[in-house]
Amino acid sequence: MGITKTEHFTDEQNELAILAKAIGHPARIAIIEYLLKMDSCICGDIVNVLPLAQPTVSQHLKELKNAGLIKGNVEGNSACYCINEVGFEKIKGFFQLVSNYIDKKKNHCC
Amino acid sequence: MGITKTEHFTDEQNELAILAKAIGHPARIAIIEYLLKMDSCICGDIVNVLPLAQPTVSQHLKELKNAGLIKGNVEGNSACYCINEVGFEKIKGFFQLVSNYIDKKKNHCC
DNA sequence: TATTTATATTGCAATATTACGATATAGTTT
DNA sequence: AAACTATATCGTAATATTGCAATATAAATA
Repeated sequence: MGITKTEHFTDEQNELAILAKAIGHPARIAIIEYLLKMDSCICGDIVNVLPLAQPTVSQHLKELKNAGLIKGNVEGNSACYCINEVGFEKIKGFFQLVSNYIDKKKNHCC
Repeated sequence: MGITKTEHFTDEQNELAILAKAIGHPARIAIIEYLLKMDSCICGDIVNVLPLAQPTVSQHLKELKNAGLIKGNVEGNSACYCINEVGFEKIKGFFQLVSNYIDKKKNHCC
């Protein structure tokens, strides 16, 4: 059906899934990495850095913004995007949980 | 087109994307959380825990396994799945990078 | 060996995602 | 104001994902 049964899962599970899904594309990974590397807002140049057409990049930026992973504002012919800590903080706890588990894991049954 | 242009991104970016994408579904989050909570292999009961039909659960388990996030073996009428550290370790570095950035971030321009 | 049990696989319908050309929008520059 | 620039949105085609009924598979049990 292609439709996820979100109503049967908890809000937290759905929220985590949305965040991870948003990260789950190489172009969006590249955008995030670029923001980290530049240590400043993206102001235009990201389109030239990515191997994708401008509308496609714009769409990926929108998805990252919707998920809460980046924030930014666009005014006329100039945009300004940067990392949104909120989204990343939310997903951080989940990986902390996994890390803790792995560190103390003893039973390697599989 | 629905097809990701993987060839234009680095292996690391593609690998990260595959891992994040695999995590990006509430059912698969639920499976991972269940494995963490039980602190042992899943041996059958996961199908009864999830609000999805058995073939759907089997499919999600397969995707997690392919991504390298869980490992397991199935023998006839009994299965045994558990967390695969390898996959989670790979994605850990990425979030470490983001965390470091957020911690020392000064310029809140957006 | 026939039945039961627990899992995977197949096939398919519904929906979502990816990508981009064409176009719209809104500042900036001449 | 007209042209330019950088971005978003629309529309659409190609492909991927989600979910499940039906079926296959393989071990366990009667």
